Amino acid sequence: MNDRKGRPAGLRERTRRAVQAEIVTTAMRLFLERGFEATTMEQIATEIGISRRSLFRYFGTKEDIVLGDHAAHGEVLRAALEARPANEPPWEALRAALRELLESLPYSAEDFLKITSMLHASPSLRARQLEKRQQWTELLVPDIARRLGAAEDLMTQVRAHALAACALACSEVATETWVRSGGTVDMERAFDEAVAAVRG
Amino acid sequence: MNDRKGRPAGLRERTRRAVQAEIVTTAMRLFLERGFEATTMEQIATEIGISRRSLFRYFGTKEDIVLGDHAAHGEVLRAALEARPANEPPWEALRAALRELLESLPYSAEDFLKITSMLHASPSLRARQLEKRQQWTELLVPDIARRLGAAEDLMTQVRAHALAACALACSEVATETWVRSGGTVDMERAFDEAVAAVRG
DNA sequence: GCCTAAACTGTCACTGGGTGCCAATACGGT
DNA sequence: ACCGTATTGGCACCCAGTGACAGTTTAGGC
Repeated sequence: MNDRKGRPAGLRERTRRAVQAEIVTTAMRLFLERGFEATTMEQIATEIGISRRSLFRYFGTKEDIVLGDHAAHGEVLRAALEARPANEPPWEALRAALRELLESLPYSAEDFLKITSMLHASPSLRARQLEKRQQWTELLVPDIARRLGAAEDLMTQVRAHALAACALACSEVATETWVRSGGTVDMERAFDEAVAAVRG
Repeated sequence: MNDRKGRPAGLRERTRRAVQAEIVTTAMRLFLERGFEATTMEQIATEIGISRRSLFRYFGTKEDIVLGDHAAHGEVLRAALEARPANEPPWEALRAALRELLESLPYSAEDFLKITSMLHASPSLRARQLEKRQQWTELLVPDIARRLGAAEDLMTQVRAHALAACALACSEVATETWVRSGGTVDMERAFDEAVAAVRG
């Protein structure tokens, strides 16, 4: 067990990261060029110069090459939410956290548009994405429950779940609108509009 | 074109329905016995006495055997929503429509529990289900937009989308809670609690 | 009742994602 | 330099899904 914390942590780990990054870069290029379904794992592997088998060792599924970061993004969102003042009401905190997540994304508006379009074009990809997003909900529940009050009641859990799920739903609606408009509408404004409509 | 409405409408159609029903029954039994992933299309086909290829002609994907009714249920929901008084506010109408959908389902509480558990156990199945549910949102948007007022503004679309998505999210939270409790908690009460939390 | 077009069926061959296994090799720490 | 351990590639395999073809059944006009 190598416990030297923080350090490069070995060449092995570093090369692994490097290969992982190259896979994502290359695969994304191919996906955007030819489409997700039309690109085979074989082609990606050949392009990089590794075997198909090894490629599957880096990414268990084809979808994970695209959605691999999603889990990490969920963590960012959770951290951002927890960093918010404890007495801030749920909707405010969620809005702020979502904003932070959006700002943390390394994509340009152009890339983001292309990727999202691809997500909508491939059913399997879209399905997996929705599944990952569902998992985000679970991540946020503990913090929201804390904001809702003391009792660890079952109904508090329900309330927290609902708030998390609806915030993500509103975020998705805003993103979707932004994408469909080709990036012209103000995403944040769309989000606020969505929330306002839901809250009545 | 045979337009004798309501009638048996030909032997062909009748046998097709019968086979379809038998597939669902048999497949569901196997799924619940051995699990979704562990059951192959080959096994289902053999059990019924048809070829694998024909099975795929009835259901394009394995998931469709389980989720085939989902599209139809979306239609039921849309119809129920449109049948509500035009001046009824969105949340009320959505609640009533969801209630009608639930009552229209032919499953016993016991079956419903088993099926939902299976949905959670298989990632691919869950992913597809979320995708279908997403499509429900689109179905509901036109009616909700009409309830929201005259303007066919882009922001009205956003509001309608948000309302539909959040209502379905709350419904899911309520169902999920009900399932996790083993069917003991009152689903409708959970739904109301979820909505109340979201609306603040 | 018969005949023809359309629909349905099974068989076969094929693609592509994903996995288990094994032998060869490259690496890290001592 | 050496030894244990990851990592790799290659192979064989499973399973979902699709296209093509030929044989069979059905609907519906005559």
